[in-house]
Amino acid sequence: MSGVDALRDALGKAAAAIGAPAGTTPSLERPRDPAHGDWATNLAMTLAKPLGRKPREVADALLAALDTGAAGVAEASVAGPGFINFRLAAGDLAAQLARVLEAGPAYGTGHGGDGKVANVEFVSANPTGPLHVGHGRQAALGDAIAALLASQGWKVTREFYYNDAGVQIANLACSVQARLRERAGRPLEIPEGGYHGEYIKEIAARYAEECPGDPAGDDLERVRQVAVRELRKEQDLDLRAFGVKFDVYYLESSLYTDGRVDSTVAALVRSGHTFEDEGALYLRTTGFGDDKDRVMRKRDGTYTYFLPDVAYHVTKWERGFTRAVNVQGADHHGTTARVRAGLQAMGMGIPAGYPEYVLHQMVTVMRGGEEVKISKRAGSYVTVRDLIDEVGRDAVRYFFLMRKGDSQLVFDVDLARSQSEENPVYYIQMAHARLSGIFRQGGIDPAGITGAGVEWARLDQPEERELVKALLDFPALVANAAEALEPHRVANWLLETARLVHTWYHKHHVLGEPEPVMQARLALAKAARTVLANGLGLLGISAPERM
RNA sequence: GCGCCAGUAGCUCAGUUGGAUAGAGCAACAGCCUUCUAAGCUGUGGGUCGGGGGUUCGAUUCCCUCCUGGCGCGCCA
Repeated sequence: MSGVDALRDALGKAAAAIGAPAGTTPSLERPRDPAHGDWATNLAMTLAKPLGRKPREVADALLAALDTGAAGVAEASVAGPGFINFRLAAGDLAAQLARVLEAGPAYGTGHGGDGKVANVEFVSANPTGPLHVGHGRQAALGDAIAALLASQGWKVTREFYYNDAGVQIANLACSVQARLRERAGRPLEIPEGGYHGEYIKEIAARYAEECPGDPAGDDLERVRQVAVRELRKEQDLDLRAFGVKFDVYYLESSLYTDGRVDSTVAALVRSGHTFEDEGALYLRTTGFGDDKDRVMRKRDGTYTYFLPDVAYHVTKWERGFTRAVNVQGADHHGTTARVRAGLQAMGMGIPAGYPEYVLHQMVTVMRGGEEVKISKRAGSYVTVRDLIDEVGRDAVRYFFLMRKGDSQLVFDVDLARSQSEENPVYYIQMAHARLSGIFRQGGIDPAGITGAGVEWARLDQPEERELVKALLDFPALVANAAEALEPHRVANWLLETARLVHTWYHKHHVLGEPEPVMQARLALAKAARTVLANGLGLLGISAPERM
């Protein structure tokens, strides 16, 4: 047992000794203000009521009963309304860095997932155009959430769902056909709801090249196939440029061809939760928390998108995913209730909260103090590719992850591309590069720094204590971020820790110090470098050796 | 009208799941380059946590209500 666990254990015994109810588990937290010590507990305040005594009185009693030796506490005091603050001996605190050095890349991983399988679905763009910035936010979020879950022991599948059936694809095919006819010398007539971007012309050119026998695109089905194929290829290139890899691409069209749509309808009808009205088939989703009943099959006999959505999520359950996380724009939030309702109506024993949704607010792109709304190729929106080309993959990832999904995101292109301390991703990577520079400069192989024989008590400077504590917080932070599905917590932690690194680096030297000090600081430098790299890795951002 | 999200320093945002005197970065101001990257560091000022009620030892956090902004409310996806 080490550090916090020993302290918690000793506190529990002290609580029992003064008559606390059985099962009392002391909570320990890091005080905001370092002057308050390394750890603090509100145990006395929570025990005040059951014991019928004043909080500070309880705190004094707890301290008297506490085996400070077993708890590894150098100093303890009662403060404020009844907090008990603890300070650990510098050596005891820093010695825990050995865990970082031992674990290396695995530092920060946990076991909450216990090998269970999870599915994270994100991006899921229709193959009707290049990816836009909203998809970019989803890509960054989804990939980081998948990494967070994986770090906690989940077996994660990253999945992309292509809506390659339905009205929008028909509009795409017609739009390309219109451009082909234009090429053939006829007047341009882009259909209602069609696509106007430059990329439609490129696809038309491609088709004309590939199918010289059909210059006007009269074979609409073939036009559709080529268009979908080209756009999927293009989106894949965008994702590759962003460094996102999917394990599964699931095609909506396959739900029709393998009969899953029909079998889902049949199952829902059999469940008794459907009814017909004016020729349309409804599912009574209001019975499962939705605010109105939903059409499954339209009067014209085709299905609404709602039905394949349900059929698709049934496959997730049947494929064994005990957990499914969907990352989507908040403009789709209306779908969450009905998809869940549809799954409940299936009566398959799927949990009511399945799937989980992570919804994110809109992204606006700013350049030179003005909002950027269009790209040349896509016409009506800014593409992910535009951003990646302009500011680089790492900056795009970080900027999409530094705000929680619930907040609207302003992407400041000027800031993202600046190579200065104002740019948070640069600042963090710089911290990693500087630590790497120490080893490079000293001709020291970091692999040789194992923590063995280090005199940890040498790390007694205030800046060192703060940095050590931040590094020790990392595993709990990652676990919490994974639990909450909130990667921005990692992004913020990285920025704060980078600041501590810069402060320490500036104030204290490593190379050229007396041997025991240098060894201890090298161990700290390596530990900090490791944890920064691990954190950046979770967000899909590189940790450069030099800038 | 209904639902979801947001409202915290001049600006952009955190706030460890209810804790102590509410934080960071920009911006402003004042400093710091013989030593591992000045692509950096140190310090100062700055607040009705949208308003008002409630819950309790204690609320930025939970509940109610109102105000403002965004997004939804389709036999589109």
